Amino acid sequence: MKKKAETREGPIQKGTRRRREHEKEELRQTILKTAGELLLQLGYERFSMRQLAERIGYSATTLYLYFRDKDDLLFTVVDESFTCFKKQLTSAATSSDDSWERLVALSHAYISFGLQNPVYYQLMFMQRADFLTQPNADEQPRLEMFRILQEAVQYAMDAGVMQPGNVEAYGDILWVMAHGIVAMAISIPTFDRKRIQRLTTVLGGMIFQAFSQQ
Amino acid sequence: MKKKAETREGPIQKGTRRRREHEKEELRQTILKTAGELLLQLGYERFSMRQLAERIGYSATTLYLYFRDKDDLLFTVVDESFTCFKKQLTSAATSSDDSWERLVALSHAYISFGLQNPVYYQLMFMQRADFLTQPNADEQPRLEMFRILQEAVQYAMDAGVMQPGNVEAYGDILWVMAHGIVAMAISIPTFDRKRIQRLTTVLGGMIFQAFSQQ
Amino acid sequence: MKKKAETREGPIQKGTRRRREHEKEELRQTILKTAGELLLQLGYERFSMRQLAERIGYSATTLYLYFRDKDDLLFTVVDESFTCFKKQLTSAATSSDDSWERLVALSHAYISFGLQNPVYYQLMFMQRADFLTQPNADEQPRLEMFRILQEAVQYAMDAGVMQPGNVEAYGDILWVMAHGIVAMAISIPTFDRKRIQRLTTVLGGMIFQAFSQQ
Amino acid sequence: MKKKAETREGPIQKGTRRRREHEKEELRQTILKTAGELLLQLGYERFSMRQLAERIGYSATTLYLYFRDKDDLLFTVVDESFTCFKKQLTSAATSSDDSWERLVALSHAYISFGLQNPVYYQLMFMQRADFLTQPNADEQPRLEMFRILQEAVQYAMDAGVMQPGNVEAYGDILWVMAHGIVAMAISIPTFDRKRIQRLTTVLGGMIFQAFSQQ
DNA sequence: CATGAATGAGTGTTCATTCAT
DNA sequence: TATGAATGAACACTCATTCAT
Repeated sequence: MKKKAETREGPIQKGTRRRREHEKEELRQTILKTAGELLLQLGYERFSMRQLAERIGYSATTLYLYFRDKDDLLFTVVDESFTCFKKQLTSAATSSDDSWERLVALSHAYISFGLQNPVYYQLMFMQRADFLTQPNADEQPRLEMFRILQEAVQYAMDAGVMQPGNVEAYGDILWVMAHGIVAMAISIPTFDRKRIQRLTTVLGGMIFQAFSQQ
Repeated sequence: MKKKAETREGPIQKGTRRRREHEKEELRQTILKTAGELLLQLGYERFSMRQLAERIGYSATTLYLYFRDKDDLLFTVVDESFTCFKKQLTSAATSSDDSWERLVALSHAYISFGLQNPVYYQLMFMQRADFLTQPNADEQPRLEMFRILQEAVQYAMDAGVMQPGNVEAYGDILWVMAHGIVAMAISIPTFDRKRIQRLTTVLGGMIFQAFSQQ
Repeated sequence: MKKKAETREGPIQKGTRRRREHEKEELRQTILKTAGELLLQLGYERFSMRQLAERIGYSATTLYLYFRDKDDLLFTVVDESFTCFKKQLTSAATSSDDSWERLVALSHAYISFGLQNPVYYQLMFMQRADFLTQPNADEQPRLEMFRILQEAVQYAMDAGVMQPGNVEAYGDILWVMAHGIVAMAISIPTFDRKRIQRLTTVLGGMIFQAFSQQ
Repeated sequence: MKKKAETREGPIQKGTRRRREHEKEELRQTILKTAGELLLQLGYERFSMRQLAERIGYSATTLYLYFRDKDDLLFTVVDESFTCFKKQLTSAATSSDDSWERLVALSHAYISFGLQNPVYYQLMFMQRADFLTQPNADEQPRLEMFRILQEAVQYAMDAGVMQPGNVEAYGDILWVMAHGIVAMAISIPTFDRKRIQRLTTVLGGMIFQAFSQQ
């Protein structure tokens, strides 16, 4: 019924294969996207393969054609989050030539990502922090991306805006602060936006003074 | 002190009862302790009542003689942790009359507790942060204890060591930093003691400067 | 402390024993009464020994000093219900010298009991109908009590109000109808009082005609 | 009739699929049938999914591939019973043009069903009477089917065989009697076939007289 | 008389995963 | 490629009951 008249096989097969790969990739993306939605709705602890399968309208078995197991799928989700996170940080890190503004933008980008994607942030840095040390698709340990912070610090030191010193430690400080803010916003119910706003305002001034101290 | 042999019957029955209560309390503590171990080994998500029961060598049913349900048990674990945590913070908060040293001691106590009890700290502030808003045995919201930080800040301001300003914001800053450090130490494998040491050293200096700024 | 000065032991012991037996009987009655309440609240299926024990403020073990097991307790509850039921039927059966009125009173008493004590009625005749064939405290099969019906029928026949015939069958008919009404009132949600009222009115007339047929 | 060999591939796949569906339906029926047996043996209250699974030789999980949960399974049992019951009643209601015979046939069918399927009857009208108000597959409240009774009554009235009157009340009377007989046959051990036979014979005469009274 | 401690058996249900097709 | 069928293992929790004291 569906057999079209085909004479030359070569190119058509190629096309077919390409189409198939395309479709395959498409479904893979659908799975990932839906997994993300489900994670948002149910949270990490309630997220289940069966529900995911049901939601995309495929059998549960099919998921295992695209991902080795649940962890593999989650890892990929986390990986995409990291890609997105890194992109936002990179973008912020190049948003200004002024080194201080760059640091501010970076911090802001970090915290914004966390506040806007608490579920993913939790997955990335809290619930599945074990993924952090596994190399991602590019065979790069994911933590490598935090060199961005250090580079911004270095840039500020080079510009004389920040007093020279231990670059790594300064990077860590920024990181710790940003993580602390996000983590508390996620966990502590009373830590609302207003409180964070107040905190960051004061903190920004402090850091500015501390960093620019000559 | 306890006046033995008041009447003929008294001591024996009393002793027996006391011993029983002691044994009961002992088993209760064993459960809690073992729960801590199991949480450490399996992580919060895999922790189960059955495994806990098996590990202490009692039937699963027995656990329910000591705790209403799983949440009750976990709540108790968290509650005890909070009691301990509060004690350590309070102790640190009164360790010195010098307001700066007091702040340092407080921060140090906070971070130390987190580093030494990562499992409990996680439970308290990350995995079961929902317990935070439930009143504890003293009917006090648990977050109340962080007034200690604010009081230390206020003390420093009163002493003129810290420039006057928003007490709550400053308290939050200390809290966020401490939490950030602990949370990262827990989650990020590469965040080892040496790195934390380096970080806190630099951070301490920074804060000192920032706070004492006139 | 509590030892009163007692010289003559005999009579006092007797008194003590009697008092003890009295207390024992009292607790037994408390258990039964509370069991009844609990049954009313939870229904037969959810009724549990533990909850009963907790409600009367005694340990679960204590229940087993008064009743062999759960079935024994329930049997006793049912037995009391039967006693009560029988009393009401007997009372109705002797309420009038007019044989027709007697039958009406009997039917009414039966149905009233069922509608007012649905939980017990269910237990007696539906959920634990297996108790029916076990002899009660008087070693009488419980079903014996339904001779009351037959006697009323016989009485009506003797009086010439009812045409002579199979006494047992007529008794059964009354019984079946009463049971049918109660059972449906209990089970069928739409079978409300109004509907029963309408039904019994028509039915009463029919039976009267059928019975008094010359 | 079903046109074999439409194309080369079709029949094989179709056949396979059909066979599978057949097997699936078969297992489903096995589950339902075995559930009935188990209900018979253990009674409704002791009936458990696990035992059912074991009895059919499948894992407990498998049951949940065929039924959402325990209630869904039981509901299906009840639903099928209702379908069967309704069919038998409908069949009886159309078995004769004579209105009296029709009523007799209906009553007989009702009682026969109850006596032959006590387990299902109990489930339908006693233990899970809560299902009665839930719409079945046809979205019809199940109690709707008892219009059959009323229609037969109406038919008899129209034919002048029965004196005109409250159709609903007369329908209810028939229903209550039939239910009373079945319920007692189920619950009361001494209520055997012979006794029911005797009862119905007398009752039939009575009703005939009562109904046909002019 | 009464109890505190304890338990084995059981419940319904969900999960990630696999195997044959 | 996709799936339908199936499963073992686990979960939290409740029950009636017993034993030593």
